[in-house]
Amino acid sequence: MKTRSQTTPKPLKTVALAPRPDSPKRRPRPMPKPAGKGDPRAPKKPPTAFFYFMEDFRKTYKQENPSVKSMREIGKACGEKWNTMSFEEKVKYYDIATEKRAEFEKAMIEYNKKKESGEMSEESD
DNA sequence: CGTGTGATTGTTGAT
DNA sequence: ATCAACAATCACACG
Repeated sequence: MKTRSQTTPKPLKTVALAPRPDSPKRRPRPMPKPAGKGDPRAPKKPPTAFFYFMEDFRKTYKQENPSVKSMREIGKACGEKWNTMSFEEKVKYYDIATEKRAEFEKAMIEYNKKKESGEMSEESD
């Protein structure tokens, strides 16, 4: 349970885990959701092909590098290898992601319907 | 005890 | 067409 109301602002970032020379934050996250504003029924994005590849890669990576703590390294390793992967090899992950997208798309349709159905809070006041 | 942060790319909704 | 934010993962640090 996330006590989002009680969550500490967390101004400090203990990034002493990995000695990164300088990695510019590509994704400046503004902040966690301020308050209920947003799409409560908005279907979450399905994992991309990259993530599916990561699932498999993670296991392999741990086998090859059992001493590796985890994470960010894998992420980088994944991305690097991902770029070296042949399209045909990636296709198999794309295929999975594609199916998920299909479901996601359907969910999005219903989501839109629900929005129209009862939640039209967009009134000019 | 709990949760945010870190990086990877892809995907998709919104403008 | 372009932007921006979010999708999982997992150890660790901080209050």
